[in-house]
Amino acid sequence: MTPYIKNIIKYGVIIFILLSTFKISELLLLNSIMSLDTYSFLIAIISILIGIYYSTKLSERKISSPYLTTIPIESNSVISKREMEVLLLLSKGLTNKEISNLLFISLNTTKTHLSSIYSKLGTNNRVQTIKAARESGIIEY
Amino acid sequence: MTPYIKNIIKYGVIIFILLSTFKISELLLLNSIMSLDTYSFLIAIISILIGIYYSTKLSERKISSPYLTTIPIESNSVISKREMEVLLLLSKGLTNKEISNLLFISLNTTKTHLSSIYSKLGTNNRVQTIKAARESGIIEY
DNA sequence: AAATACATCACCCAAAAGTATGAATTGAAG
DNA sequence: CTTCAATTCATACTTTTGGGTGATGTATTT
Repeated sequence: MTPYIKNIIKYGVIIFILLSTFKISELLLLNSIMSLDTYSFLIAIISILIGIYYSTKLSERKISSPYLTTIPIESNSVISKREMEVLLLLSKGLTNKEISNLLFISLNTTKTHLSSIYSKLGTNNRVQTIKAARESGIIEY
Repeated sequence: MTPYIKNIIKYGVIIFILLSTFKISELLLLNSIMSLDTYSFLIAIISILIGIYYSTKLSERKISSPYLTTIPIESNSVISKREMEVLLLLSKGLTNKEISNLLFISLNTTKTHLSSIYSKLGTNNRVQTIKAARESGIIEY
């Protein structure tokens, strides 16, 4: 099954569940099984969760931007945006765990990015990497 | 007025407005001026906005972190001759084993020197150490 | 529709780095 | 001669890092 079809089904199911929830709540409300307060509360909670979900989805790119403002990334750079963020934090002397926490990714992901950076710069430890990145102008001194 | 008081007032006003909106809507609903659908829609929209607002607030907080500040170092730190040699090789990106081989000392000795350097510069890993040493003029860039 | 790059995460394993403690030797300074 | 800092090394332990493989979801491009 293609990802496109998958998405349609996925969102279809989500919307169906949401609408069902709302309608069931409405029924319960109209039959006085549920109070208006409970009904409002339910809708509010669900809506807040939706708001949080979508804004985090949308702001995923924004979160990382501050680290990138200091140094403009060349479009033809072999280092990807995310890798550049990791690289910059690396050069500050942070541990992998600290980098992970700052970027809100798992330790494993940080390691994956680092491995990728290492292979791209032809290095095999962090100090060498920072040195190479500086000498090739990828990051500032 | 202190920012603390300001915040209390700010959030108080916001909560008041929100509660008022909800209660007015409820009144309009109960007097059949507003349909249940409109009522639900209103609550949903407001809640989604709240969700978006708070999640962006939270993601802003992620960005500003204490890790990005420069590391303060003691000015009265005295690096011995041998420690300096280790430090210089360290800054070239060599591993402890490589440093040990170059200086004809054991791995343990290199580690000891490094521990000493770390405590003198107030650091706890090699990248931080190189950074601190450069910023305090102990070694060149 | 398929290929590609990117970002994310997991698991495993091995090597390296870092921490703590103790100790022997040596050379310079008081 | 004693004291002290510097250098050397060891042992033991924990944490961090690095390497390799594979998987998933998403977005973009062809």
